[in-house]
Amino acid sequence: MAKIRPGKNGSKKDVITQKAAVLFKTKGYSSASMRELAETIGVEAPSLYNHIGSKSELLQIICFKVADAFTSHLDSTERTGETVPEKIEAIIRFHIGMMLNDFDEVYVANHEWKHLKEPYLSNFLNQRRGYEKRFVQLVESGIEAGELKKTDPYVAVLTILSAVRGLEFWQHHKKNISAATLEDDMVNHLLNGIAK
Amino acid sequence: MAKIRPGKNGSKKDVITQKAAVLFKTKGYSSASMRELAETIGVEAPSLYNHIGSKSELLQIICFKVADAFTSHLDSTERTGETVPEKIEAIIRFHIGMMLNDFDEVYVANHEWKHLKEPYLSNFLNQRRGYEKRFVQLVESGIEAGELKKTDPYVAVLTILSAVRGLEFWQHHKKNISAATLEDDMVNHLLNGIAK
DNA sequence: TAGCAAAACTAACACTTATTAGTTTTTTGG
DNA sequence: CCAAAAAACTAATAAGTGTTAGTTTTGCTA
Repeated sequence: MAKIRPGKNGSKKDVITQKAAVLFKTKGYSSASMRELAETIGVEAPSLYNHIGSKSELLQIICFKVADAFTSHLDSTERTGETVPEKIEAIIRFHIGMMLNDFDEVYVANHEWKHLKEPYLSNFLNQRRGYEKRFVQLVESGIEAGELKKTDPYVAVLTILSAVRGLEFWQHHKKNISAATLEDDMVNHLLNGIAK
Repeated sequence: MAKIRPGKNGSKKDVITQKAAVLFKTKGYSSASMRELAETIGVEAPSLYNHIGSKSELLQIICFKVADAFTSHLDSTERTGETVPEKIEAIIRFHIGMMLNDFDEVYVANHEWKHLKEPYLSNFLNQRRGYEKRFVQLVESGIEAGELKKTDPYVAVLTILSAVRGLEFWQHHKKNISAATLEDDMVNHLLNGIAK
């Protein structure tokens, strides 16, 4: 009866995907059922299959949308003439922005990717490893140029990526901290530390 | 036929719980089946119920074992006469140590807690919120004492906890980075930054 | 307004799930 | 070595899973 109404910008498939992201985030991919997803849309489960191929396709779309966004941002950052610390700052700010604006998708990509099916699982992991590797190379070049302290570049990248990824549990503190404060203080912490 | 053999230190229930942690980590709580858990132990699924109450009890045990370990470490850290930066360093090192030594359990506690049933879910979240709150207070006192830079204490705690939590994906780089390097560099990064 | 395509519906299938009941085997202790 | 307790087994249940088939309704366009 109820018809899937496409948002002003987006097909019906996009609407389903977005609702799926919220549901996968809340319940986890495995615990989220197609019947439940259909219910949040106001439709019976089999009707979804007029628009999508399978449940796991929804996960693929979400994960690769996020992965592609980060990859293409890194592409353009690498091409700027900024110093390494400036580039790192830009990357951190982009991660934080993604976390704040596309929280559902980013959360799902970070937490539910293991339920991707082959060959998507391998593709996703390769893409992520490639991203990390390029980030490590960026840090290495900054150390060589004397713009960064001598430290293990892997650990530095690990620390930065982990810190921004953890923003998911900032959602609970939204009332206490503004997005601007969060972004500035975290950038500062990760670049300059907190010890006096 | 095959009997559950208790490890030298631990009941049969402990053996099951430990294997469950590995399985929950690998497949996720919802995707992990009792049949599969039983198989890794070498027994039929219903036999497990001679030792445990339910699948979700296993998750409870794992999550609260981890939560209690962190809480009680914070208890003792608060009572030392160290400076605030020293206390923070101790906390970071404890987190890293837990990640390296009890990886399976910590991973599950961090990723699968949402599948806890009430009232355990609320208890767990309350315990975690309490931990964060006490950590924030510690940072606040360090700022007041002039031992830390003036920064938002929530953001600082968020950054530190997120960074150490992300150590889960260091497992893939084990060959490249020693545990000692990792620990020292991360502590240094989080306290002093990487920018020159 | 007739007809066609899109998209909804109901019914069903083939599986998997955690868990219980009832029974048999194994281990333990006197 | 025998009895009691512990722990394994098989069989079964009730609920829930993603998905397909077949049919009916809806909505656009000619």
